[in-house]
Amino acid sequence: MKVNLNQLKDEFKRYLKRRNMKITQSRLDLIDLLASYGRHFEVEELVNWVASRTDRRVSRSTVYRTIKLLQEFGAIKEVIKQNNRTIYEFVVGKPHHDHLVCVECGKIIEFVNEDIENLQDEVCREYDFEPMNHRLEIFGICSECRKQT
Amino acid sequence: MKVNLNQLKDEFKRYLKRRNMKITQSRLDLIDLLASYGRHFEVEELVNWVASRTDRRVSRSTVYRTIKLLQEFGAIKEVIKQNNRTIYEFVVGKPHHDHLVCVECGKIIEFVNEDIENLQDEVCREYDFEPMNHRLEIFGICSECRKQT
DNA sequence: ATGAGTGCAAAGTATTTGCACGTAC
DNA sequence: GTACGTGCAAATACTTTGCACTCAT
Repeated sequence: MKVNLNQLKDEFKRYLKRRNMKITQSRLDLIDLLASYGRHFEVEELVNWVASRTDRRVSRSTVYRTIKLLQEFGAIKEVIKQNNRTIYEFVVGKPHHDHLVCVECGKIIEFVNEDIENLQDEVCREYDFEPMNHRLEIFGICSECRKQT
Repeated sequence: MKVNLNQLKDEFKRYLKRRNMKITQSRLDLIDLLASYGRHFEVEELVNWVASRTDRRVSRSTVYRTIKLLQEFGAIKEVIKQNNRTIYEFVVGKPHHDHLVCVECGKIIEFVNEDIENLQDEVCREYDFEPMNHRLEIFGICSECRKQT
């Protein structure tokens, strides 16, 4: 699934306008960089990668602030919370999915299951609960790791 | 569902023996206290509660260390990871369940859904992934909070 | 021109760890 | 008696924040 980056950035600009926030180079850079990163990431990783990729310096603070902003905008999500690490994902143009996480090698496998989604909605209706987002993490051991006992 | 505390503590003692660990007063106290606490908890909360409940002092370090141990033993689980908070639950004698978390008031609603569990197992088989545990958190707004708009 | 954004260093949180002492075995 | 457990304070890791300066509007 290919994302139209320009369209995305336009939406982001409109989003910023609506909130009376400024369209800054750092914010646009980060959305570009995230779109091209194409993997799950942690903040530290992103800070370093951004430093290596661009001449422009983007401080750790700005990365944290922009990550929060992009989460509200809906472009990225916290997908895994393991120990004290938080792993994010750029979700634009991807259908909703959940994750299998290998506790041995750290591999992350994405899966889509409509039935699970539907059942969740059903549960929410039952409790008159309005869902905003959810996170399903299945921790276990992947096939490769099981082989090399 | 009533837990047989003595049986649980015996199992825990055997578990410790097997791992060549010592059966200490702090460890037994904590399992007692957790069993009687009966709510979701955070570490800080537990530390304070333990201090108010017993004459015996149990240090924050020991609480952290014992929580980790009891997780391995299987008596408690990290059920919610939100922002930088970790919420635990004493799970002995409770069937597996997942959680709805109100982002407005913090209320936690537990639900059991066998179908979701089965579908998860199916997904794992499909990816030849051996699940050890999982966590499904649905964040949203509860009915009370929606009423008082 | 004005106020929001940024970078930096400092402050917060949550959790872990080194070490001297205590206790289970 | 020996080794593991505990308490304390310090260290670590992650994230947020105050402030002076910069930049978008």
